[in-house]
Amino acid sequence: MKEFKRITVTAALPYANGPLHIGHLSGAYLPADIYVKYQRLRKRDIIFVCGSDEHGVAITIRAMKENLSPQQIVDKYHHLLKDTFQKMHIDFDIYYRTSSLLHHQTAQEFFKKFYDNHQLIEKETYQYFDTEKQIFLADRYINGTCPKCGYENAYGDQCEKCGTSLSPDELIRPKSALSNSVPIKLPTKHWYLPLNEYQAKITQYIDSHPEWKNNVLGQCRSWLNDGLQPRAITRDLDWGIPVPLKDATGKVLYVWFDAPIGYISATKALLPNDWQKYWQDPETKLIHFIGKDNIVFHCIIFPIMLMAHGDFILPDQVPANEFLNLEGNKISTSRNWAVWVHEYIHDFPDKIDVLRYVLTATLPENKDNDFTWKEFQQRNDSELADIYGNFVHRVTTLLHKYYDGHIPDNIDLQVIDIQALEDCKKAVQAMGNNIENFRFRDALAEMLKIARIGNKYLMDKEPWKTFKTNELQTQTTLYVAAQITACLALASQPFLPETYLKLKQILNLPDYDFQNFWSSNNTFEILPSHHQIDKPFILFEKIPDEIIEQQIQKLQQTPKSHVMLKPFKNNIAYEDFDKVDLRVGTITYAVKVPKADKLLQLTIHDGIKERTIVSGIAEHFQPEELLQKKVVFVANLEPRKLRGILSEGMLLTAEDSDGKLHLISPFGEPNNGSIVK
RNA sequence: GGCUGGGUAGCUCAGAUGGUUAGAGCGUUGGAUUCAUAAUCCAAAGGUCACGGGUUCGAUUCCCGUCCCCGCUACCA
Repeated sequence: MKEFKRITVTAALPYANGPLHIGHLSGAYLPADIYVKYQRLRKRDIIFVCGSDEHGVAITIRAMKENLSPQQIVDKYHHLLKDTFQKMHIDFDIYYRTSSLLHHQTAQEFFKKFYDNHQLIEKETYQYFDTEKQIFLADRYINGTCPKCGYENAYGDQCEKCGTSLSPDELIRPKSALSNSVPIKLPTKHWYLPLNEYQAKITQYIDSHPEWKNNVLGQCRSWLNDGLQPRAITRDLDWGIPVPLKDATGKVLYVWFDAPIGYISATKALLPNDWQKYWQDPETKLIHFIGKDNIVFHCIIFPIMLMAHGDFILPDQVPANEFLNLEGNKISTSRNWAVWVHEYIHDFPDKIDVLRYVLTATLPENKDNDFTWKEFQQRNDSELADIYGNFVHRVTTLLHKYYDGHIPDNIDLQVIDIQALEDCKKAVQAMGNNIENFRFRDALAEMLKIARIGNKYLMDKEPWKTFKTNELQTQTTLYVAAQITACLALASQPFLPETYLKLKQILNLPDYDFQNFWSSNNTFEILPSHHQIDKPFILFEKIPDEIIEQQIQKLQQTPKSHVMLKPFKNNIAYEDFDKVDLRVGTITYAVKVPKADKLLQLTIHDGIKERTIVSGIAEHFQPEELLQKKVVFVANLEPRKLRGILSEGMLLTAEDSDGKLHLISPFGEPNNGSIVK
């Protein structure tokens, strides 16, 4: 394996439109932090950069919702995120932000370099502009007549009827899907990064990393097999980084383009004079910690940007985790199904390490994993309190009881004593190997194993018995037990930073540099004979059932009390409402639409005849259970083809806060065709 | 529907480039022990390794097909 001089570690930039939840921690930040803490202890030259991702449409939408400016939104969440990371002891060397001037300059330099070297495709197109909404329309938001088959409701990018790929320009009689107004054509210029030109190089690059995780390689190959396409790197928007060209007012860099450059900007801010060697020296190892949703950006698109630029090294590892579920369901911000980290910190201010421990023990390294409060309690109680905390407590108590808190002599070392120390050493080494190979769960298990070794050792040697019969052996036993405890303390540093500090106090650990603890093969002596330790105290309290119950209840109640209801729409005239013809009908036939997950094709008797309605409810209802059900539908909606089937109307449904759909049906038995108003 | 990844003990997960008795932790049961936060230690029970075919002397591991779960994507008037 290649030896590197230094390491650059990035963790995915969190999006500054909401707080952090435990899924974020377990996806990227916690494993990254453990890795970095470990490497720092090994005295490796390493930097750890991150920051808030503050651009993009979602920010502007959030701003409108909260009635604040985009800048106010990102300020608010940037500080919350930064504070949360700090309290969880995720120790970035810098936590930066993409709204900073330096980042704007860095991203613009990237663009400018591509532009000046003619690496971008420049397309001035006349794009449709909705004068009513004052916005350029994405292809999808333009409807019109298909030039091939004459179908009247083709989209700007594709005709659903004949399946042809289209561009909006080909449409006859286009109209805006947002306002139904006729859009006018305005010239707009955009720049594209021709990803396709790098297909061969990026394929070669991916192939040169067979050591990457399966999920990462799979996603990449899937993308490469489909063939890469040029990708627009600019947008018409007013929140973002201005395109650094004269004739580009009102244009910003697309957020996917600027965000990963944020890693570089952050490094520049951290090391203004020295940043290059962390990004441009081939002897630097670049590692991106991310969640599985970010794979292609970090393995294909960003590397292409770096390749295209030419001065940069490429990522050497991209350890992407799968997702963490919560109590059996997906974590969802919109449904508020999440454990918010800042709330956890508020509820459990002295249990930061417990969350770090439990999340590390259940990292979704190879497949999705589930976080439950019960497991949280159980791991705290039986692993941290019983195995880890209690071991430390019994050793320190024995030392005080028998030797007034002094480490005794070790003049009677037997095979069993040496073996225990050797086993600890092995565990430490295995821990290091696992961390180097991004296996953090296994690494954590090795750490706990040290406490297990200690517990077993005490049981085997029974110093409470030998104290009365064999003074020399008791001394040796407690000497060895003290070393094991100190070993456990040092090994805990990457995982449990607060616990380490507590142990440091209890054991009165000197400010000695323990670097050789990680590397040497010798049996170690951390606490010399006659060393004085401090009084012990409880490291991990058990968590009572009530506390766990409270958290579970809080979780189950919040979706109902905290649902973000959409604001009500503006008032409309009665005449406008009256235009909608709502009727009662009976479902007489229902079948799944082939090759579509969400669509059901329904036949509805509307009182006069039968009509076909295609509805996106397949995930919520079985076709059979709908038969003979009375429903309410919109009878005068412009017919439209969906998946090649003409849909004449629309079923009314109510979507609850869980995203579940409920059909609207009449109370009573009105006959088909009855008017609903 | 297309494309990744996954489906291994009650639970959470490892693992095998195909080969004698498939592993860990938790949980359960039995025993030992008392220095310690009723903590600890030992032992046992528990698995047709999703299902059906194929290749092979031999497959849970490779190939094909089917079913199920997460994600991306298309379709949700």
